[in-house]
Amino acid sequence: MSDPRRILLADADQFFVAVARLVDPEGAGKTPMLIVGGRPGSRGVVCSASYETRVFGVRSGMPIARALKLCPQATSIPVPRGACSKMSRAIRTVLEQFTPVVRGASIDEWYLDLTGTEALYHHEALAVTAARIRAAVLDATGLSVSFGGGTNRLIAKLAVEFGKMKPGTDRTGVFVVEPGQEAAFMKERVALADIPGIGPRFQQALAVRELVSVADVLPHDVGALERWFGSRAGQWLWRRARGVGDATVTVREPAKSISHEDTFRRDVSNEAAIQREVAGLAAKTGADLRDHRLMARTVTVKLKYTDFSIRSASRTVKEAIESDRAVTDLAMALLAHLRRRRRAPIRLAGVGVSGLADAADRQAGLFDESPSTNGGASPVESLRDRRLSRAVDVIRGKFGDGAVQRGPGRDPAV
DNA sequence: TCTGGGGTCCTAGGACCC
DNA sequence: TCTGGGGTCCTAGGACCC
Repeated sequence: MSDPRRILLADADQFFVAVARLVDPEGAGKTPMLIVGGRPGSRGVVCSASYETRVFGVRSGMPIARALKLCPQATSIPVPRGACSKMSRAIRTVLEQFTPVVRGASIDEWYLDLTGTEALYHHEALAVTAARIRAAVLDATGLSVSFGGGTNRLIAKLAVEFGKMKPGTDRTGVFVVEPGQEAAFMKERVALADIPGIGPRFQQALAVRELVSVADVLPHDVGALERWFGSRAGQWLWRRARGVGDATVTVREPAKSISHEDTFRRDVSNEAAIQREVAGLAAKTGADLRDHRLMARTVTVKLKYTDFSIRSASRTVKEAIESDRAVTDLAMALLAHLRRRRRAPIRLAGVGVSGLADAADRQAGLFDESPSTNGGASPVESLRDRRLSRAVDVIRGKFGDGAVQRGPGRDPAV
């Protein structure tokens, strides 16, 4: 049996609120009742809300309109995106000074593997190391980060909730579950809904069997859980309830998809308006693709209707593409297909690309410049298309995004 | 004053190939 | 003439996370 792993989860406290206050100390910094999320006038939700507003029942994920109804004296501001990315990178840089094995789980969460650093940190307890990392991040960035620790990622993730400092508690910002205590921790302190991967739908299915806490699941053998929830989910639940989780922390894997979507201020039924929107999203997605030096084989268009139902259509081509022309043409064809299937007002449109490959891997001769067969009339990208997109990128880089516009069915105005 | 945007992963069926 | 599976790729839909 090898030594237990030493996994930490670092979670930035009230990240969006904290960053907003940091970048605007006179405004957001002096507003106790602060809600961050959404654009003014848009149909947005709360990304992060200050403790003072939570007293009124404001929660992240809640429509901003509802949050302001619950707490009318609150101020709502959009997410300071640029500052958040910058602060996220700054926190990561500090974390990497303590271990090279840091994996970003989201903009405000990182897993750290400190296995093998025992001698380096004088065999001190994991909680002590975590407290030192916490102090270093606070000192370098001005942001408070809480730590959960344990022998795997599941335990570290669940532990952090017990570390977070809240008004009226004596918490320190660090909570570590000692090796061997995983099962007891799960049984005594964890609700099934807290386990990552158990969302609203799974909770419903669990509730039908009167399973709410981890302790409710423990008496049932794996066979019963498999019968109730399917073989995969049953086995998964049996293991999770006992605190068994993945203990590997790997550095970030390359992105698998890139997408953009937009919710309209009001539902839209005008076909030309929908086409303009999808063309714009396709261009944005194409620009991101090239920005990351990637190419894509699959394009997906997604529409969300007034009733929140979602329809999507995707198309995979033989040779990876990167130009606005190719991405946009495929997206417009997919949109036409979706609108033929269901012509009703939509509240959201989205365009995404997947099947990503490194553009640097393109080798002379590997890609045929002549039109090839992707099922007949499909658009295949030419060298000219790629050059044009890159030229447009350069102009936009110099003069801003509005410098070059492309309308549906028209040639790019360059 | 209803319900974002950027992702990941899983499932299931059909096509196609060996 | 009848009867196979397994593996992979693609598409559509859906659950879930922050």
